Parts: sequence; C-alpha cells; structure tokens
Amino acid sequence: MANTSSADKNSTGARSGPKLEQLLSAASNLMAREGYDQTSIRDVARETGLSLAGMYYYFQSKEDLLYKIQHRTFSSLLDEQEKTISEAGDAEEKLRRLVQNHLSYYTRHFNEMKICTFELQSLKGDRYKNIEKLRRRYFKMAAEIVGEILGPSGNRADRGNDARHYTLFIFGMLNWIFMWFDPKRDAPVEDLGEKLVHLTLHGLHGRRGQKQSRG
Amino acid sequence: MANTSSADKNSTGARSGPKLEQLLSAASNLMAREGYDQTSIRDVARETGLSLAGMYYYFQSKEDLLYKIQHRTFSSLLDEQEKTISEAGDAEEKLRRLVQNHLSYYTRHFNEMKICTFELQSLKGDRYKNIEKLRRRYFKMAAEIVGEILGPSGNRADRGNDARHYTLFIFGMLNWIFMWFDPKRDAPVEDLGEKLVHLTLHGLHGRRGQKQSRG
DNA sequence: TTGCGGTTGGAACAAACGTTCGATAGCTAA
DNA sequence: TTAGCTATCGAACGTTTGTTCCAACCGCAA
Repeated sequence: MANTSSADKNSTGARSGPKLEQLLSAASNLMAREGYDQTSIRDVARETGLSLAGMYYYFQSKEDLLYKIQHRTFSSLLDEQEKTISEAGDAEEKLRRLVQNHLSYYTRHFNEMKICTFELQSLKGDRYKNIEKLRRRYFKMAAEIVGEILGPSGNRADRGNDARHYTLFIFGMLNWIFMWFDPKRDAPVEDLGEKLVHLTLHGLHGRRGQKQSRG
Repeated sequence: MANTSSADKNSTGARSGPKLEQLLSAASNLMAREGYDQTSIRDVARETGLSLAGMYYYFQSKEDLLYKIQHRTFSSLLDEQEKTISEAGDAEEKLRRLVQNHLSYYTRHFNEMKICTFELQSLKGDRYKNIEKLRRRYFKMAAEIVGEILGPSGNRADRGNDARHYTLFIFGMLNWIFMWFDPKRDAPVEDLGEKLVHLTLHGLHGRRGQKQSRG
C-alpha cells in the first residue's frame, strides 16, 4: 500500500473522480512537454476548458498539482513493482522484471513518469519529503536485487558502495531514456529492456545471439 | 576547433575577458542549483555586484546567457575529448578515456556541465540547433567507439541500432551522476569511472579484483 | 582641456504569473 | 420553499520577470 501522510489532506471531499484524473492527465501532458516552470495554471485550465479559478477547487496550489501527479504515479508504480518482483525467482529474474516493469509502466504513463523523474526538485518541504521517501523505497528495492547479484561483499573495502553505484547506473540508463526514446525507432520497449539487462549482466563483451570465442 | 555560426555574432567588441567569465561562472552556479527558469537575471546581477541593466551589455538576452554557457563548455569538452581519444590505442582504451575524460571535466566544471546536460530544451531556434550540433558530434564520437567494441554488424536485423542504444545507455549512466554524486561519498571519480567502464564491458557478472588473463 | 567610445546604473514598462475573492448556478435533503 | 453543499466563473491584486531607455561615469587620445 502506498504512503499516506500529512501532505495529502485534501483527498477528502469530492475533489476526486474522473474530472480530477482528466486535469492531472492534461497537466502531465503539458508539463512533460514544456516543463513544470514553463507550464502555467492558465495553460492547464485552457486545455481542459475549466476556468482559471476553477483549478483552485481541485488544487491548493500549483505545487500541489505537481505533487498529486508525482504521488499517484509513483505509488502506483511502486505497488506494481513490489507485487511483480515478489513472485520472481532468482535475482537475475528479479532484475529483469524490475527493468521490464519500469519500461512497461513508462510506456503507459510517459508524461507522468517524465515528471516524476525530472521535477522532484520543484517540490519543497513536506511534499518533497514524501516523494523522496517513495523514491528511496524504489531505490532500495533495486539496490537489494543488485546486491544479491553481486554476491556477498567482503573482499574490497568499499564493496558496500558497489551495489549503490551499480544501481544508480541502472537508473541512469532507465531514466535517460526519456531524453531520446522515439517509438518509431526504438519500439518495442521489451527489446530495449532486454538490451539493458544484458548490458548490466554481461556487458558489451557478453555475446548475444552469436558470439566469438573468448580466451 | 569548435563550431562557430550565426548565433555567436557578439564575440566581437570588448564583451569578453575575465569579467565575462566571472558572470558566466556566477550564472552557472545559480542555474545549476536552482534551474534556468528559477534563476533571474537579477539574481545573477546581485551575485556579481553588477547592475541589472549592466547585464545587458554582456548578454543580448537571458537565453543568450544560457547559450554562451553551453557553447563554451561543450566545445571545450569536445576539443578535449577529440584530442585525447585520438591518442588512444584500441577501442576499449578509447572508451575508458572517453568516460574518464567526461568525469574529469565534470569535476572541474560541475555547474556548467549540469546546465549543458539538462537545459538544452530551454534554447530555441538557431541557438538550439547549434548546441544540438555539438551534442550530436559528441554522441557520434562515442557511438563509433561502442560500434568498434561490438564488432562488425550484420547478423541481427537492427544491429545498427545496437551501438546507438548502448551508447545512449552509457550517456544515461554518465549524465545521471549529476542527480546523486556526493564528493564525500563517491570520490574519487576515477574509481567511479572504472566501475562504469567495467559494467559496460563485462557487466555485473564480470569478475573484478581477481582478474583473469586475457588474449 | 575636449571629445569619445567602452562600461555601468536608476528607473520604468508591459507582460505573465500564482493566488484570492465574491458571486452564481445546480442539486439534494428537510 | 428553504438551507446547504458542490462546482464553477469573472475579475482583480500584488509580485516578479525580461527588457529597454537614457543619463552618467571612466580612461585615454588629440
């Protein structure tokens, strides 16, 4: 179940339902294209046909709008991941599922995910802390899988940092996809995910499909 | 030598020298911390002691300021890379130098690099095109190295896309470092670069520390 | 001294922004 | 009908922003 804390007070009342979803969706679309700062509440209002003042019936502030997008998207992704990964077998399979789920979720909620990935720093105070908490939970989940694949630490001094670094490398590959992915050129994402997992496990030298013999 | 085209008209006159460098440096510092949109020209002026109007003696516009930062930083990095890589031996060594140079430049010009990495989309028209051109040159340089490591293509259908994808994965790892790097925890960058190269070449399963002889 | 071009600052402007206020419909329960 | 709640609107306020104008300063050559 997803985190709920002091910054989501206004899930009470009628400020929910399909209208809210529509507003969040339109806002995500604009913000993913133009960025959070460059998207005004007026833009979102215009896009949805709602008046400017009407927006403030659904959101306390612009930052609250951003927060709602991030919180919904992130906790939904997190739930999906924790459910799927727990059913996996060994660590490699868990990693594969983590990557493929991430990319799958990504294609279904491109705009929202882009916002989650690049607009965290636009949140302040409690709202920042809440999303940061979700992010950390996501990271920890991945880091444990990577640590499992690396095997027991102990030989090198900062072996503890290894899992952290490699996990951050993986998230780097995943998150950077927003910057270049082109459906016409790079679909299907499943293949992309396979490449990513393959690179992570075996590197460029690990043969795939067919191979040269090695020393 | 770095690209020069229609958008850098104002390198004429006295609008250069240490004062310009100071302004660009202060602006980079603020923009790396708060983002381009959240940094006003007034902020930069206040930081440097120059008046608001005085800023417009050095920059045609706020976007021009951003462009100057990106152009200088990127062409300098590009020059450095092309020089160093041409001296390298095999493809693996080239990749290693590419990564280590990138990270080295990165530590010397953290703020400017962060801006180059994340604020491209804030440029429009010719300014956008010019930086995009530099970026493409950088990418091509890397992609050729990766292609060389992968070996001759021809077996799989979209093998041509492989080098592109793997290169983008590498840039993903590199660029994402901005999001988490902590000098107290992650220095020295040379070790980080080694880890990145090792993952790229051999993956998590490749042995490290105890190394096997090769070829 | 005068003159001049490179450099700087004070003041102002128009536009855009986030936010608030008060009013007004529509609906439902008493 | 009345009372109250949900949903929406037009208008406005105060602030910040990028940018411009123009006057003034500086150092140096004539």
